[in-house]
Amino acid sequence: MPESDPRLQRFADFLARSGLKTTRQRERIVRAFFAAGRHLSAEELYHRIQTQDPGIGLVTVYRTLKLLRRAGLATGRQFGDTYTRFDPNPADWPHDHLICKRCGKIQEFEDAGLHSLREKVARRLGFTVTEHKLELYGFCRDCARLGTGRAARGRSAARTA
Amino acid sequence: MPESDPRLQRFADFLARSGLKTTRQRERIVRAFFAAGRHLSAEELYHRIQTQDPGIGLVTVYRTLKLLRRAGLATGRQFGDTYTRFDPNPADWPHDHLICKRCGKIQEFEDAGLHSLREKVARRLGFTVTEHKLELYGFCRDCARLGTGRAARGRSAARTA
DNA sequence: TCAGAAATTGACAGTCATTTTCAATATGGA
DNA sequence: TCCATATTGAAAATGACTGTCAATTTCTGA
Repeated sequence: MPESDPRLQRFADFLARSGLKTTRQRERIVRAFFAAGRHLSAEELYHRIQTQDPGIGLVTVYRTLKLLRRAGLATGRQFGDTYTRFDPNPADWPHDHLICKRCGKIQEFEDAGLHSLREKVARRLGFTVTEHKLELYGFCRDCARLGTGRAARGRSAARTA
Repeated sequence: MPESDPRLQRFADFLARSGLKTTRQRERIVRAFFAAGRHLSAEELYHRIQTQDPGIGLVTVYRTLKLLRRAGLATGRQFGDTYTRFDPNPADWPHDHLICKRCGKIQEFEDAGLHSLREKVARRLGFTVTEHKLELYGFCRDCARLGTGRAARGRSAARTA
């Protein structure tokens, strides 16, 4: 993990271009967000930052995440929980997600065949697709091996209907 | 549209089987829900019922929709809006959705090829899939014809990131 | 048909994630 | 450095939904 993540620069550029200001809080939040490398919720990110800089408020975390979305550096996603998780991938990388219902792991993937078939099916129905969302819920290799009979004790699992 | 929707009977059976009671409110709500034939939110369903029976409260609509889910006669879905829409299809029909960003139309479809390819891709990544969610956002035939240059003026469109 | 336990209802208050408001403060260009 | 303007944090507001509770309705079983 390089010290200077190019995304930090891209965010700085975005702020400058938009007439917004670079602040200590934004620096910290954005840095922590990219360093996490996972799909965090605003609250989770807030807690991580708290340990380093207790002065930063949850509200500012929400506001900065919104800026990251506008900058195309994050995407908000809802995986059946009640809150939004933020995906630190460039908004223009159209990938899909596998979510383990037991350990909560979120794995990203991209499959060209799946993508083109999807387009084809939509076109057949007269639809022009601009965005898509595919989430596959189930069990990752490790959790499947442990057996799925017992109720998951990780995060809230099996929230489907 | 036949007068006696078999789903009404299935719901009555569910209530009896669960030791629950058939009430005027539940009758009205369930009837209006199936009659709508669209993905309604609790609020939308509530408004429809208001015109016929102003005595029924929003809370009761929420509670009855929850019962419909338990009965396997409805599924809660979130299409990027802030609220839940209810899908009046049997819970065991695994279908996908096309959502028009301009007119808000939600079209359902099922494609076996897409389904099996999805399974295959997941399996290759070591994942055992139990549920999935695929939503394709874009423009339906009619709206695409009208041109997508202008901002949609239908319902809140383009809520993606 | 009637009684009465148990379920149901509607109004209202409570939750939970997120947003808005607003006075105090920090930033960055002139 | 000055200062208009953006930003912050705290608290209140929001919006969707759920819990509480007294009053009412339903469905037995006598």
